[in-house]
Amino acid sequence: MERSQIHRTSIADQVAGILRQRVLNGELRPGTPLQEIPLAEALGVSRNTMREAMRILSLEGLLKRAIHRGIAVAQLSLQDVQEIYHVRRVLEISAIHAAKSPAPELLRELRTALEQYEEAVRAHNWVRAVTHDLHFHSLMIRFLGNKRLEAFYQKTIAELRVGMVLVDRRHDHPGILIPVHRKLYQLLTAGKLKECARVLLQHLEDSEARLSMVMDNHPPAKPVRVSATRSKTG
Amino acid sequence: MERSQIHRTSIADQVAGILRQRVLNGELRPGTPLQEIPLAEALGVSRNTMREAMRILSLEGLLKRAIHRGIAVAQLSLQDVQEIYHVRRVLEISAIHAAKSPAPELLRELRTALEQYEEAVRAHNWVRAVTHDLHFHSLMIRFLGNKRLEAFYQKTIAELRVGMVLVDRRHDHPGILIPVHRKLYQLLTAGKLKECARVLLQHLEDSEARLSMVMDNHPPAKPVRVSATRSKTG
DNA sequence: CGTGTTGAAGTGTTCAACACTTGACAGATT
DNA sequence: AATCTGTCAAGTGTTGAACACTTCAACACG
Repeated sequence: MERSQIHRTSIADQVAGILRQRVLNGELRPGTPLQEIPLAEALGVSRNTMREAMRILSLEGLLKRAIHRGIAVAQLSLQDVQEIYHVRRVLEISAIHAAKSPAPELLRELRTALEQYEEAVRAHNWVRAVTHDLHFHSLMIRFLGNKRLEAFYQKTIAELRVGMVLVDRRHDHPGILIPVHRKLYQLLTAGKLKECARVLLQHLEDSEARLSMVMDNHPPAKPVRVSATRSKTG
Repeated sequence: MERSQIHRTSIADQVAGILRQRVLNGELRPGTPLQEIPLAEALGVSRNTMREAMRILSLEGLLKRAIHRGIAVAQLSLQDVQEIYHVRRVLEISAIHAAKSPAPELLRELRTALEQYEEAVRAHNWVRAVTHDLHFHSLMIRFLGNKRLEAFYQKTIAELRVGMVLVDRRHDHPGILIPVHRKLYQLLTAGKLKECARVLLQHLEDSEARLSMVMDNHPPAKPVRVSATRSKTG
């Protein structure tokens, strides 16, 4: 094992990080049951440590735990999507209104995120595009200058992303969002906050509608049920 | 509460609940270090279970964990208070604006909370008063009809409450808040949301100022670290 | 007087075991 | 044949003990 870096984080936290990454990347898809012992062995940690990691992620909302029935990757319902976009509206609009005299560095970061987003879209890399799209919005939240609100927003966005990996694969035109984001950025730098908020609101509503529609066409794979599978060698 | 539902919660969750209660009641005061083994034995659970419970509470923000240094009840800084009141402003104001056609039952609950609050104030029971005060505000959040926002608000309020138990003891006139709360209720039922939001904003700012002031006079005790004995100087 | 050393205390992690739930199957029952 | 019921394996919940690692403070040493 490489110890070049000083590990100031516990193993449980690191394991949680690894699993979080896998869930957000879509490597572990919604509904996937996670068993403690196999996963612990796969990552070379003890069962207790794995349990701690899973506890972290289930408190974050990325995993759902049913007592004595196991843990599975969370699945978004349409109602969840509604709630999450509601959260986004409340926080992002507040953030825009708080951007009266934005920090120049933050604006630079926003511009960078915007460019990376556009680049990913041009490359038809939808996963990367989603990443930078959400990063753009996360940066806006920083206008609030409030760690708690930022953390909550991140957590909420992470839940949303779990749901989005389901529909990524060949979502037709994510490119249509480029003008909107660019406009948001322009209005922000111009200090036209009211109009910016208006555009943002419309953007969020469109985005929610699009996701809801796609989710309606892709009904959730399987119920949360985790059952023992007896593999027959066919 | 009804006991009709059977023990469907794990022991770790129950232990977390017990500790949460103790922290919120002020039984465990901010800065108090919590040791795993003694606490586990005191509650009759294993160390691992206690660790899971503590993990839950530290993710909720009620406990602070420093790796290899132990866990202690969280201590609010003035900046924390600022942040928390910022959160409250954002969420509560949003909630008021969402109360265009409030559910009658919710209004009833608000009225009940208001009355219990006033009663506690008249009885000079500050702890109970804080409880019902915060309950009143929590009920307002329900106008949003969003479980995630409610949960986040609850978590944030809990943090605030940890800080408030420090200053309770003889804070003399919490009674001055009665008219404000009553006014909020009246404006809500009358549908005068704009004015209600205005009054609420003022109320929150007053409340924050008062708490900040009191905290300035009651500097927090030393953090987790046990003060060294530096008895003799040359 | 500063600096390493030592040791105790406490957390982080692992391991092995047992209790309890759940879900599914086989046999009994109708 | 369909349904009920007892049994059983798998998996989670919980426990207890053990060991590794970090921190802190007292102590020995130059």
